[in-house]
Amino acid sequence: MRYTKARRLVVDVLRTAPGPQSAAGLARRLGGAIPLSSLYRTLTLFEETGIVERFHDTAGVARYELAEWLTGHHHHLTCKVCGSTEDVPLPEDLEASIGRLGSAAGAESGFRVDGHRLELQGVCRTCR
Amino acid sequence: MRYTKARRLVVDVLRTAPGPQSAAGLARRLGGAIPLSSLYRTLTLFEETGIVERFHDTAGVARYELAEWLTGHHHHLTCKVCGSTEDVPLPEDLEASIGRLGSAAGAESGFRVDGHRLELQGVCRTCR
DNA sequence: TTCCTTGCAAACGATTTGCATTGGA
DNA sequence: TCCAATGCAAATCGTTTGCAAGGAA
Repeated sequence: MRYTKARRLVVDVLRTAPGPQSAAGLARRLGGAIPLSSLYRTLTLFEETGIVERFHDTAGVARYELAEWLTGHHHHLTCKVCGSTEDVPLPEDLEASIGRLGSAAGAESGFRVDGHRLELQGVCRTCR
Repeated sequence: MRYTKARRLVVDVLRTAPGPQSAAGLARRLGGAIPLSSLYRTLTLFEETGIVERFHDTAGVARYELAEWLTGHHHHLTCKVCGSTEDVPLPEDLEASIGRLGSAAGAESGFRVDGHRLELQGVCRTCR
């Protein structure tokens, strides 16, 4: 895998973005320098390589952000009104509890649980 | 809003399903009795009315389940391999902690947090 | 009768892919 | 040079919508 100019740009934008971005959002932040198809290909590759993580927002569109081993473990605050998403850390002890009890709960269903994702839902400052 | 035969069927299937279902999955469980377009309209209406809740799975497809005031608060176990999703409850005290600390964390960002969604990620029994 | 609901087909929008071209090591 | 990476356009696929017909109150 080559570390090309386009890919460097994508990583840079992801590093400076305030939260997970959609492909269209990234394209905009890149000033249209990279066509959507290439962007998707890069993001898919990054995801497969473990460089970025993907999830889908309330509207169902994919959002990408740097993987947690690069940014640190965190969660998301999402606004029910405008759909914006922001990163937020949680206290260590709560994380530990979630991990411990989550694994236990999963075990009862025969699941081997090795991670979690918490979405805090609410209304952001500007939509309040 | 009329409680028609088709709508009753959808509710019945949602009640007996083991976890959140996609529109296509519901259509299959209904034996094709209801075309996708009608199904989507019903589900959208149900969501607006607060009867069902919607979220998007890893593949980005919408999944529906009865709202928590009908089923009780719970979370999801999702298999990274096959994508299946199963409902799972968590201990009351952990829920309380998440609620309390989540609200606090949100407040720092100016968010009014009034709910959360936890996804436990892992590998299910059959994919293990 | 009066609207709400349904079906079908067409429209949409996000994402993916085929293919020829470009560019990096 | 050689193969991965790119751009464009066309294809996919889940989901939505217009419109005419059917059904419940």
